[in-house]
This record gives sequence, C-alpha cells and structure tokens, in this order.
Amino acid sequence: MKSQNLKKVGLKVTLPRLKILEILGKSSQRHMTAEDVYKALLAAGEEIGLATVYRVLTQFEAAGLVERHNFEGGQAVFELSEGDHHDHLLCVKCGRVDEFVDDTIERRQHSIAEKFGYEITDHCLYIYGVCPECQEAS
Amino acid sequence: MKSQNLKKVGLKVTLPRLKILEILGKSSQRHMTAEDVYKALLAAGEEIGLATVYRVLTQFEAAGLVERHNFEGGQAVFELSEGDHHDHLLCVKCGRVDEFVDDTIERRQHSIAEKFGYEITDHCLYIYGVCPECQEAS
DNA sequence: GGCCAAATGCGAAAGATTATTATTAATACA
DNA sequence: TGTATTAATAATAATCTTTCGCATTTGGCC
Repeated sequence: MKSQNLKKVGLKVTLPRLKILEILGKSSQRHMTAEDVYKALLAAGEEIGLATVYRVLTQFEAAGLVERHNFEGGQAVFELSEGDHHDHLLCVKCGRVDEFVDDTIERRQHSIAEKFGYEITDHCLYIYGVCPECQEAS
Repeated sequence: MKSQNLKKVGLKVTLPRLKILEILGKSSQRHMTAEDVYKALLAAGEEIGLATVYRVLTQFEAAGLVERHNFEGGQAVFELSEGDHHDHLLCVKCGRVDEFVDDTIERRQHSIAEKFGYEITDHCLYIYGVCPECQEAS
C-alpha cells in the first residue's frame, strides 16, 4: 500500500502525494521532470498545481522516496528510489536513459573518498553518449 | 599566449574573452559559476556584462577550452580544460572541490558503454560528501 | 584609416524553481 | 463521529539562472 510508505516517513497521506507516487510508479518513463509529472497528472484528470508537484517531489527526495538527478539540460529529473543504487547511461540524441550497476566502480569510489578523507553522502555517475538506435538512424 | 588559444579555435581575440580566460586561469577557485566570473571581472575593474560572460563561456565550452559541470545547486560551474580528464569530489558543507583520476573507473565506464552499445561522448562522476575539515568542525 | 562581419551591452524574456498566503484537508482525540 | 489543531494545497507572485534581440562597438584585414 502506497499510503504506508508516506506514513512511514512522517508525511500526511494526501491525494496529491498518492497520485504523484502513482505516476512515478506507473509511468513508462522511470525518469521524469517535475513538468512531466505535472502533465501526467493533468492527463489523468488530476488538478494538481505545478508548485505542489515541486514541493512534493522535494519532500519525497528528503524522505528518500525519490532521487533527483541533475542531468544536462537544465531540468532536474526524479526517479522512484527502490533501494538499489544504480548509475546512468544517457543518450544525447533521444534522451533515452539506461541504468547499470558496477561493483568495481562502487568500490573504487569508496576508496577514493577514503583517500581524500571524505565521508560520502551520495555519488552519481553519468555516461553520455549515442545509443544504438540513434547510431543507426544517423 | 592566451590569444593563441582563441585564434586556434576560430574565435576573435577580444578583450572580454581574454579577460575571462585570465580570470579562469588565475582565480583561486578552479570551479566558477558564471556569476563568480562576472563578479571577479567587476572586482578587476572590467565592465563586462553578465550576458557576455554566459555567451563567452558557452562558446569556450563548445571550443573545448572550458568544461561545464552541473553540480547540485542549480548553477553550472565552469573550469578551464587542461587536456587531462578528471572527476570530482564535492563537499556538501563548504563547497570545496577536489579532483581525481582513476584509470580503473575510466576503463569500466568504457566497457559498460560498450556493453550497452553506446558511443560515449562524455561522462562525469561526482562524489558528494563531507570533507575532512568540515568533519572536524562539526 | 576604413569596411564588414562578428562580438558586446543592455534590457527584456524565458524557463525552472521557490515563496507567500489564504484556504482546505488530514489527523488526533474527545 | 465531530471537532480542534496542524499541516498541506492552490494560485499567484517572486526569484534565480540563463538566453535572446537589437542597437552599438570592436577586431581583423585591405
């Protein structure tokens, strides 16, 4: 039950929050901008303001329910957290996003942070490139 | 000579461009926002508009003279390219930035891109954490 | 020095995100 | 279940970053 997730992190169970969680979970794109979420809500017949979308997404991020990514392009994208950390491959032509995990890289990151004396709070790796489909198309 | 760099990439040698290159090279911070550069120019007595700073930095990026990074925080930061690719460690408390290179990670990235069929155009790795000084302070 | 394309300055505009405030809804608890 | 309390929402305005448009200036070249 989605509402349990909200209660667990100390957020009131409200319609906008439930709907936004639902959109993030059901949409065919796992990575959505606030604007994408807003449009999806409108398409689903929900009258929820863009400001609320931003506010809710920011709260979800603080609560660890979603992750925010600053990909190139000026707009932040949000993705439902599912416990599993992963990194991203992004197509610069079509915007496609692939996910991957690499334990070797993860371990190296930790040893680098250690070497510099940092306590890691977060880390992200973005590989930009041209995906197979877009290579063929050109 | 800085002006050689500009000519080489097909940009006219103008005062704003030279001054911006100079700021990027001389400033104690290697990583500056457009606003930082603008303020540094003012402090140096140069009357160069913010719009010009953005325009010039974008051209420099296209020409490969500088790199733009989308760190957390909404503002892009720019750094003089010096041929050497490197990744970044960022302190979330004080904003300090450290640089590092790790060949193992670089190689893994390429093999991951290959596995997914991507042609890499760019890649960046940001590790966020608390630097040694900020750990002591808290 | 003078011409022409390219670059700059300034102000306005666009785009993304956050703040304000009155109103509404959810929760706790009688 | 009804009500008080408190937090959340809507709507709009504000802010912040970045870009655009156009008149003016400058750099490169003859």
